[in-house]
Amino acid sequence: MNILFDCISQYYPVSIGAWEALSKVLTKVEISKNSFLIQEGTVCNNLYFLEKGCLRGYYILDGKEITYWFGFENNFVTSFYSFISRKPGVENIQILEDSTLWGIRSDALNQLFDSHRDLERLVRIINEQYYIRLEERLMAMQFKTARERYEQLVENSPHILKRISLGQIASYLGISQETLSRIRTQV
Amino acid sequence: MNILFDCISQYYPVSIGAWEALSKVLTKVEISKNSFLIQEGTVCNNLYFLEKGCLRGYYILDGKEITYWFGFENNFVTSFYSFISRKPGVENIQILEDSTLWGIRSDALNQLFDSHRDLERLVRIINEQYYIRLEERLMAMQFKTARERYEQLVENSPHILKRISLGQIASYLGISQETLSRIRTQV
DNA sequence: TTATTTTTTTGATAATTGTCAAAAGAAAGT
DNA sequence: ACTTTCTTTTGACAATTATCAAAAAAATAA
Repeated sequence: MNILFDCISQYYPVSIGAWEALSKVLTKVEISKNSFLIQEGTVCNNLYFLEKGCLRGYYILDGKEITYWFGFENNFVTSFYSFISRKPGVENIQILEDSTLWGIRSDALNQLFDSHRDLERLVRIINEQYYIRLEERLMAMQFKTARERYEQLVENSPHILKRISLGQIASYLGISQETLSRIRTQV
Repeated sequence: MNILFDCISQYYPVSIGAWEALSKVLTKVEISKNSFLIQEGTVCNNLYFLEKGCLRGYYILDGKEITYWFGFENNFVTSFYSFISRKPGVENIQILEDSTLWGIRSDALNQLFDSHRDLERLVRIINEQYYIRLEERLMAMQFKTARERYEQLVENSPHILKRISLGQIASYLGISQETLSRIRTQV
């Protein structure tokens, strides 16, 4: 749990009182490889912090799994659309390595926003940082070739290459597994 | 300005006091076609609300303009990365039709967050909604063909087709203008 | 270890999309 | 109306990437 504290402190230094209130409503989740944290068609009631392990988010398009996200240590995890809109989502979040997470329920978080304004500020700031990252990914996706997208991944996110299988990386980059395999050998 | 009030009320109903404080620090910006609201290499100090008109955001990649965003009535506008990080951005925001905006400076907004917590909540909620939209675009970009992306645009954002030139729409969809022209005739 | 399953690579081919160049069409200015 | 400029379309061709099928390699389980 201290890991979470250190992590959020980098975004915004919340008060001791706020942290204590937050700690009280956190639930530890230990979950093993290949199981699911979130499944499509359900409302996602929790926001998670990934303390240890590795996850992937994917959805199904034309019968194929499209990986749109990977989660690693110190990442926040949820089916964002579903968590915010309180409607069923289309995303699955699968555990790729045995993982430890801390979860908070949507209603508990909203109550904390009322009682501790620095927690609401924290979440606003985290949201903003995540928005920027998403924007960067969209820009890369919009007009770069498969090779450029792969090279950018090698440059910016080498940890992904070490822990994720080729097929899932290919999907994440929006290319076929065969193409990615060929790109790798030709570099 | 009432238009802005109506717009934000749909996200979160702020108190009268908060609205009054916000109103005081808003600046009206009237800006004419083909000029620039934001230019690359500069720090973007303002968040804008677009009351009337139409804008596009683009950046330069390999000497080409890549349009990544269009703004219409009731949209919030800024160079998000720059506004949040307080560093120079890579984006240009160009006026496509004579426009009326309301601007607020970054420092003024942060002061308002301290004095009016419902404004911070409002912004948190707006950010979340914008995040969801961005996520949807990324998903479309990741694994749909050019034709599918175009058809999705026709379905979801027909107003874009009416007000934006073909070349800029093609760029927004991540395809060449010639390809988009061919797709249109073959539908 | 051996067997089984999963992942990655390779080959052949087809489909999609980009690029360059030029023509046609539409819009804006005089 | 007539230029001039900007936008869109069309053609020919090249490059990129996907798809299908099978082989090779690696990981996992028995």
